[in-house]
Amino acid sequence: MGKERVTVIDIARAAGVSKSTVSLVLQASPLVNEVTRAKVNAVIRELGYVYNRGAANLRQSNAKSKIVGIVVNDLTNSFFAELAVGVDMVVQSAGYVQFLANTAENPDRQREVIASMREHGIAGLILSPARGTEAADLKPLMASGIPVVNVVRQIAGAKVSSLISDNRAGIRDAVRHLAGLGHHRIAFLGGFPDTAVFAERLEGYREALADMDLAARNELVIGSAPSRAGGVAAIERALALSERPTAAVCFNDAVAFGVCDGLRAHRLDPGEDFAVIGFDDVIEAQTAVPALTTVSVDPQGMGRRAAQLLLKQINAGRADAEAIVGSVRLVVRQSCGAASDKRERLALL
Amino acid sequence: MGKERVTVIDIARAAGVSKSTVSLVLQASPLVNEVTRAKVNAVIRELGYVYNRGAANLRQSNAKSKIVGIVVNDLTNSFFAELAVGVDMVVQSAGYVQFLANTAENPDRQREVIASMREHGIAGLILSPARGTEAADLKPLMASGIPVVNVVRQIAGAKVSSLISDNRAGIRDAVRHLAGLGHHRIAFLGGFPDTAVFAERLEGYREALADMDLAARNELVIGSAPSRAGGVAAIERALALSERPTAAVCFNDAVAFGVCDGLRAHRLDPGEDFAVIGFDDVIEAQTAVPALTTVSVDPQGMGRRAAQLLLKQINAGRADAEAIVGSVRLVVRQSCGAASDKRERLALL
DNA sequence: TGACAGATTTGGAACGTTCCAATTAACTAA
DNA sequence: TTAGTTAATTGGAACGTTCCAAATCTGTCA
Repeated sequence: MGKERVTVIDIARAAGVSKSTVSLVLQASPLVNEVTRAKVNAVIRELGYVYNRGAANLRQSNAKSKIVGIVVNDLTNSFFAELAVGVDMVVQSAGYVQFLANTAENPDRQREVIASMREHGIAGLILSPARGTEAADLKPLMASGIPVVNVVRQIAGAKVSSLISDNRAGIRDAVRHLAGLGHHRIAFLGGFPDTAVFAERLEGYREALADMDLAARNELVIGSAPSRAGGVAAIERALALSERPTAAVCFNDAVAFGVCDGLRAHRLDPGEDFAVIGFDDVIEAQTAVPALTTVSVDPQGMGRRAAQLLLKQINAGRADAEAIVGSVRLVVRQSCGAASDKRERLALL
Repeated sequence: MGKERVTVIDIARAAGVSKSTVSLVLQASPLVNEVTRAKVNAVIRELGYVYNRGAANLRQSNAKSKIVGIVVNDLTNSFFAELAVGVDMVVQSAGYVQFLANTAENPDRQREVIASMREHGIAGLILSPARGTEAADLKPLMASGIPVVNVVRQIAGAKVSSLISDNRAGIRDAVRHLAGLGHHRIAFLGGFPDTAVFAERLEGYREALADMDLAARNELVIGSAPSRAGGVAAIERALALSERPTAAVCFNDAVAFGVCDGLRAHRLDPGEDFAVIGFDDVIEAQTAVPALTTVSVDPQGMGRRAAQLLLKQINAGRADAEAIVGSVRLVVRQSCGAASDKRERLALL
């Protein structure tokens, strides 16, 4: 099998032109004659030439590479998987290729992968930071002028662009909706209390309670890992309270699903005996039973927007930090017991 | 901000040594004197030097790069997300970095991303092929001596290593288990009938039925998209049969979850009124309610094994195609109604 | 002292591409 | 014919690294 690399010089020799001409053909330059171009292209196909982007990059070190990095903190969470898919869509169609790494919430690993990506010369980075990431971690990246777009989580003090969803408004709307349905004891379940996102959502929760003249009671705020298992644990604690809540807004959809699981284990019917609202609107939210009422964030869309923002910055040379807060909207389905929908559904059976 | 690239020559000048020495330091060569090494390292830190792997790769074009590609057909399916996480774990700790691309089952896109990865000089590729991938698509890759490991799906006629799970045995065991519980009408639900994986699983289904002296009835085999929504559709059709099945083995866990959803919509309690078994053992399988009985494949583990196999081949120069079929094991939980477990659980409440 | 060995260090050349300036070819206008 | 113009092509040099062979330095031994 062909072991030696076929280079542009081999092509040139075989086609009877100079390497410069071959290079021009590769760049689809209008300078080269049609017949020459055809001949060169034929030889390229024939010899099975593959372009060496590394060498090209080296020469045009002023220009940027066609690689973007994406680093997420938990790829097993489908929210981030969707996010990555969204990013992939737009970078791929812009002719870029994506380095993806998963940090599993480990800041050390995050440092490593970012360093590795730098060595490979990424043109930009989309980052969903691991818990405990500090502004200092991004300093060297910023200094070398590589655009960074932060998603989902913000890093205090870092001068990078960010794209986060409107956490406060999302939870606020959810709580108002529940209050509107007549609930007085509404819990806030799940999430790590030491994160900025948690703080923002909790703020929305408190704000809505105040708006609706409901008492904010601390025992109704129950943190947990932001996962399905965490949701089970949280609802367990909530149901053990002397005065049980009748509804809950959850930190995210994974927690909400866990809460539904936990309710069933107690012979409670989510949506019927207890209202549940999630956050994120992951794909499963609409097909689950009961379909999950949730704050829609559209992770794929977010990925696409992040990628677009990043590409814009890459093309613009150096762009100044831009903070976009993505609007968010409550999608009412069955899990909050917003009756009409459910009754219709039952009537159908 | 520092715009110009800091090169090994800059380091050399600042440290008062030659670029060759700096290079040796970078490679942690034992040839260089301790005090020189320290000085050089200090300067490297001070000037914020970042290694240019592209240039290095170019020079040692005999050696391979430190990039592996991973191409999956559906990253939104958590099975593949987990797989990618598994791959990432081992390649990261081997000092590699992973290019990840999602083809969304589109063979054209798959061709593009593979071409792009080649241009970037990947050392190897892990591929979960899009539906309709042909052996010819991999020909050029193979010809250039880049190791490829196929996962999940096999490609007829391609001489590449593959790592697939024992589809036949998995479903066979599942069906036997159901038959052992006294079920006579067992359905096979979900999956695209034109895929090799489907064929293998169906074979296991038929084999088990024959073993247990049960009739194989065609109307009990119902294909669908291998997704949660597909599962809902499939169980819908199954319940419309004049003679309903009482149990189902599903193409994968996503389908199984959909089947549970569909059952609930009909006021049937999965695990109680109808037995359901999945395939894959995705993370949610154990925390779902009812916990899903499923054929365990451990996607992360599979990713790790695939990555190890690939790295082995990369290091070995060129390895010959190896076909590993991963063993598989039935994990009995609640959704198949294998009583004991469930009764205990109820007693606890 | 001179020769030799081992430990360090070093100047090119090379990797595969792009870019620049310069060359050649083919016409056109005067 | 000749100069001028446009179109097409081309030979280096350069990008940032590694590798090789050769050079330098130190110390030791006869």
